[in-house]
Amino acid sequence: MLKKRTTLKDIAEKLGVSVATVSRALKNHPEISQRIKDQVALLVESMHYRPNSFAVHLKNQHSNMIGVIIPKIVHFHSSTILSGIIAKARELNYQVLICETGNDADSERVNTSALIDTGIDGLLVSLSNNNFSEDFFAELHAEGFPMVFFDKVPNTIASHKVLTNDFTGAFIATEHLIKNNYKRIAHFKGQKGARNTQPRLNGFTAALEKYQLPLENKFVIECEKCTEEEGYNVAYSIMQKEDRPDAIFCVNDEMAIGALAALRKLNINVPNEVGVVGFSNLTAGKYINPSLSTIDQSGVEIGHKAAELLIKEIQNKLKHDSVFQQHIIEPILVIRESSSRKAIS
Amino acid sequence: MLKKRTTLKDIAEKLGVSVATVSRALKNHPEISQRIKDQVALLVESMHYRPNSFAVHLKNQHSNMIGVIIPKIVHFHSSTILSGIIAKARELNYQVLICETGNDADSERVNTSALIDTGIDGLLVSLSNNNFSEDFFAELHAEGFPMVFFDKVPNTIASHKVLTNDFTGAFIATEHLIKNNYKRIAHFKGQKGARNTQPRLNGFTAALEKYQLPLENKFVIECEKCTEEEGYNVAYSIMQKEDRPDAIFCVNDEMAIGALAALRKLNINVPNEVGVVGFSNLTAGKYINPSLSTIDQSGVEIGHKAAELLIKEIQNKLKHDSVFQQHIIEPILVIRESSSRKAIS
DNA sequence: ATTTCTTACGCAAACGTTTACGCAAACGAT
DNA sequence: ATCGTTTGCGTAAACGTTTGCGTAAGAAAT
Repeated sequence: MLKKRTTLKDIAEKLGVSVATVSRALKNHPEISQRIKDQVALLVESMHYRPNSFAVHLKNQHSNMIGVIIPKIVHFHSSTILSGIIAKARELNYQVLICETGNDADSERVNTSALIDTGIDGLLVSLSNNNFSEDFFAELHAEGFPMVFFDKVPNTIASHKVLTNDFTGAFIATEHLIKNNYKRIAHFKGQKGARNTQPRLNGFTAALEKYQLPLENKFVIECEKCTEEEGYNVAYSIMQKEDRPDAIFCVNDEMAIGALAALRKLNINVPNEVGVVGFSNLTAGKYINPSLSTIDQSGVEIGHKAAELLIKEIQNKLKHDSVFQQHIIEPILVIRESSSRKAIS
Repeated sequence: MLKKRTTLKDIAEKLGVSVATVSRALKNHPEISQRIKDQVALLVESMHYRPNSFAVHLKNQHSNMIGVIIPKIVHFHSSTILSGIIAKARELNYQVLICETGNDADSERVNTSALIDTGIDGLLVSLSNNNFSEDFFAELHAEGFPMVFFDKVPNTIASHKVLTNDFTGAFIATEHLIKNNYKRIAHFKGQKGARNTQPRLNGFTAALEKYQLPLENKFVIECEKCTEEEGYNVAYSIMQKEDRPDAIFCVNDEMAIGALAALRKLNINVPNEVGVVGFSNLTAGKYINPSLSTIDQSGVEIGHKAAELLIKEIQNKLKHDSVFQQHIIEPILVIRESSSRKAIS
């Protein structure tokens, strides 16, 4: 049987003082004598007193817990962010409640409500790809509930946000290909609805523009599911055309990995004939052959920043209506074999 | 500003009845008239009443929250388990608090204490590889605190446990190699301290025994860090010896992937000359070339079972001292290219 | 000796629920 | 008219803290 926890009352009775005195002694209140403080300290130790957090929270009207809404945790990037969130939260003495929504708007709503019912002080949200729930979150946000969006952030809500700079990520990836003397670069573009499709496309075209390469429409291929399989198929098909590209910048690593498989199948040498760069630094990219150049998003940093921002907002609610912060984490280029053709220069 | 939440008192005042009546109306208590129940229901809706969980928990002495202690979430297997835990917990109306310990015993203790202080009803624990904290958890368990160990479980504590059958996993992996006519099978064994080293070794030897193949000591190689790099090095060295194996069963996928790289470097054909099987089904294994045969542990199932068991234990504490359940999840063989040599038969 | 100040503590309300118990009103039975 | 039942609701204590206010005892000032 679980013996019941000792309370302030237990200590007070043992010491022949009031509960209030014990409470104050614990907080090192100036109006309590050192003698009592010492005695309390001793009993706290020997009786293993731990404050009952529900009572404390009920009294103080906050819980030191924050919630996280995330579409899918079984992704390298997601779990890295989570890890960052948890670490920073612990550091600031907060606990983290996590809900996985599986890209389902209903689940987002239900889970968020459940989370709020348990009494979290604030919410960290990464949206699903559809935007059926943006209104829901917008309303919550408008009510003044402390929240920070991260990674997959809404366009329509003015709020704190932490995200990677998809534009520069795509830009440096493309620029890297250009500097390695690839000239006919294709882009396997993301899904229509996905939140990072457009900025990555923009970064891609901006890089072409900067180096005065033409943007060819047939080389920008809109994809449906952005899976490895689709990457394979798309690459397999485009590479058999007469007028084929000499490099591919993919919206994600899955497609890039699929593309590499297709190129292998077609006996096209990577990186000498064709270069490939992905996005998001999947673990697999390091292991495949040739290893995959990609863009790393530093999920840990996103997690840290997001948690830090949220907790700051919680701790001085005053500034909720003030300026919203946007933290843009700059991604970095990870150069591996798939794009390392010698530059001519 | 966050408007304060409506309480039972607010509703009671508006209705001119007592708080107790409102509380009972909400619980559909038989001694409350239908008229009041209806009125309460209406106000609950219009005033957006949500019970204050701290008050409820303070009163009821439980929180419907469980904690998870896990060494590292940024692993495919770990995050899959987490996902399973969270899903099952939500289904059973529990929230999940997660702490990551980074294989550090101190962190295990500190985080566990913090978790318990926040008032969780029970704990799901995956241990770090060292066993410096087993005593700590043993004590907690002895006090009757509801807990279930999963994945990395202690040897010295009699308790509920959910884990994969490492023995049969290793056995079927080895058997698969044998049936594909590999005869001189090496095993890249896990670290000395790691919890699954021994059972996997046992499964390996048992398979050899069953098919009456000799167990050669020089083919069982104890590894230090079990990284991709070490897999590469170990394979590179053993494969240049006169008396080399014709297959490798690795304690994990990282090493297997490293081994594949070494074999490629040495121009040894996989699977025709040498077969390779890993363990734990990393995502990368599907993408590399040749793709890696491996053992899949179904993390989701582990998570489901662990959460289910814990919550069952929480809900009828009576049976804490009764028989402890061990759920052994049977892993499955994932056959890919790295081991698919035609059987001679 | 009386007043004023400090020091050190207790009392009690409050946070929002839940629940054992009490009790008035209405009703039927005698 | 009296008594017992039922129906329907209120009172109050309890969960473990925190905190504004009050106050007794002693010290210091007059």
